[in-house]
Amino acid sequence: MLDEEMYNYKAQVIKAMAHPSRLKMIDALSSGELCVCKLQEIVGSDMSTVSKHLLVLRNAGIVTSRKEGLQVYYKLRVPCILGFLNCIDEVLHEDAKCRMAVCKPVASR
Amino acid sequence: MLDEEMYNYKAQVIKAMAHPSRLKMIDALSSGELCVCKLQEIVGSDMSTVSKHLLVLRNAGIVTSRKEGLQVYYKLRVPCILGFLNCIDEVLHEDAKCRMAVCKPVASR
DNA sequence: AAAGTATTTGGCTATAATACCAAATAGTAG
DNA sequence: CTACTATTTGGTATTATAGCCAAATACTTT
Repeated sequence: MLDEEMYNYKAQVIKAMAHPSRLKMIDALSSGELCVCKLQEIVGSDMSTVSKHLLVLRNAGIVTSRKEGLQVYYKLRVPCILGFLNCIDEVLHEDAKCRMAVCKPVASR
Repeated sequence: MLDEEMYNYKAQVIKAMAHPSRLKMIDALSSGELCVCKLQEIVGSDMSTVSKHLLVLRNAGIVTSRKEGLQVYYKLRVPCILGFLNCIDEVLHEDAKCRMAVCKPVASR
């Protein structure tokens, strides 16, 4: 795989995670598979919106789905994603320390 | 911190990484700090574009910068980011296996 | 077959991200 | 102070993303 291409793929996977609702779903899925209806309950948006978020995650290779009767169940395909989220915690934590020392806040966009 | 708010912050940090050029810069910075001019050389876009990408990374708390003479040096603030990238490799790897078994490709957007 | 439920898809609008150019800023050297 | 270099900022056109509604699909139950 070309280097250039690899960065594009990786960015695509990461971008798929880069949304509060999708993160919330990933978190929820960390303890096992869930149906779309349950995920909707968790994130609280319109069903169609939730479905589109799930499509993004699936296209990125982060989740897989299976149908059972009327319901569709999604689950994480690559568990290491979760370890990553801990790292993000560390970024936020570093930032909290830094804010106390009067540095640049994370939200200063 | 509110749960809602936390997911927003995390998504912001992740979104900051979700771009091929920014990933490339993070990778380059894994072995130590670099000046903007060097980073531009690596990603190959316009200097102003590179500068704006670096601003995104800085605002997200992923890098810090220091000025030395005319040049500005950037470095990673939270090294665990790198471990995460290995996980993304795993996503791609899973996907490669899956493609051989005729599943959904990662790039099918 | 008809009605009902869970999910996906299409279409639209609003908002945000990206990339480039030109101009501004900050520091250095003559 | 002037010219020069590295970097940032402002402006703008283009493209991508998000969320909502309505309609379509897929299954189940009656």
